[in-house]
Amino acid sequence: MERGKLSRERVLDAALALVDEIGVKGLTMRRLGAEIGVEAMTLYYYVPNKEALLDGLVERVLSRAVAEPPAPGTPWRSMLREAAVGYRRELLRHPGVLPLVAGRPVSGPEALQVLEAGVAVLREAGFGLREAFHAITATITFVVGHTLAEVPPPGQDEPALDTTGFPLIAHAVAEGLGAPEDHQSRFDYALDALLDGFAARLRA
Amino acid sequence: MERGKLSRERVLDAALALVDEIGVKGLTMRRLGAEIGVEAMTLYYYVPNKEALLDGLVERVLSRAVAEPPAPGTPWRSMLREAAVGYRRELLRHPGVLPLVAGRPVSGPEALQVLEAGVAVLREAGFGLREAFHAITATITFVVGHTLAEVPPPGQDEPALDTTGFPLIAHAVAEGLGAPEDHQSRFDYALDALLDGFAARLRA
DNA sequence: AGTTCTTTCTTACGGCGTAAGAAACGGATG
DNA sequence: CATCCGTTTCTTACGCCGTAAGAAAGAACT
Repeated sequence: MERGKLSRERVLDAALALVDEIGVKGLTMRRLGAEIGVEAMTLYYYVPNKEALLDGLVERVLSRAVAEPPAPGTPWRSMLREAAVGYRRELLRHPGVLPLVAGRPVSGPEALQVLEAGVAVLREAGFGLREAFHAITATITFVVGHTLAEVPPPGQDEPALDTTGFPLIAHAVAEGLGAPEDHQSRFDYALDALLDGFAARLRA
Repeated sequence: MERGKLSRERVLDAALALVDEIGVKGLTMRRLGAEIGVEAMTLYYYVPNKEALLDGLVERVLSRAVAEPPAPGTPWRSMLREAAVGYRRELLRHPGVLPLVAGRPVSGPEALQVLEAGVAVLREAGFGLREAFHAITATITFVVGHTLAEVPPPGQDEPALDTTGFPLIAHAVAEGLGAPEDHQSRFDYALDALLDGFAARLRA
């Protein structure tokens, strides 16, 4: 590789592309180096170790989930909805990093800023402090859980399930359960249910 | 190791204990063998490969989540609630396997049987076929997502977060956000919200 | 030119999953 | 008793992995 063309950015770019293609399990320093055209050890000039590289991938994906911290006065419901939709959008854009997102607590300053602003919006809307945190956290964890079930991590396919003896399941599968638009509709169904539940708690 | 004392059961037992203690990342065939008092390759007499061993762990943990398939006539709401609570109970009992559960689609016959019975209960209660599946899947994925955020995988601790500049977060942390009973209350809050949302959709 | 700083590569170590087959053991059979 | 045989365990070895240590190559400045 010619000198000076590399940077942490380019390393993360290549790593993200590689993870999306072959999954986290297939990402090795040697393979990533080969993809970029460089020896494995060269990567350590830009990244202290592999763990930090994975952290960088998570941060990069999540940073695009929410455009910017919600402004005060935003309606709480659309705020939560948009956060959930954006989160899911980015996770689906990079399914390979999903296992990483699932295993890492979110604690970067950028995320905290969004959280703080979100809590402020909910407080304005009448939520208690505790309830505000619960609502936001529950929304995010719901999205993570849902998306985990939705996409098979790259590099492995879903096993076909044997529905003999289970007429309801067989019928549902025949009607398209598991198809992409089914995931969308399940997401909307459950997200709206969750938000309805928050609304009911707000009234009480 | 004296002969004949080993079995697939005992291997899985030891693996589960080891995973709970040091996490999935620390589980290696050599280490597991040492724990049992046997060479690594001996394990391959009871398990075709490591992946299958991990599958076995997941199956073992999840099989205890729901005592038995719900009987027809069970109230739908308490059925979903108990399934969620049981699922979370088992996941918390073995936090080490959480990353495995998160990454594996549930498709064993035992799980399908519970699912079939659950859908039947919801259909009786008036849910459409599609909505019944959505409600069950959403409940489970919610539990997985929630529990992922709740427990740090063994072998790593939560990083302390810097709350300077975020007064709401700082205040909430000071009031015990993140403490065990907070997780419980958030779980109850969000689960009931979700179930309320299902109920509202059932009425409509 | 020589010197210094930045960037890349070479080599090597210990640990991983596991393929292949040898070795030990226990019970049945003569 | 000796022999055989199926079951269970161990030995050895291969090709991967992350990465420590430091040599080498290139660019920039004096």
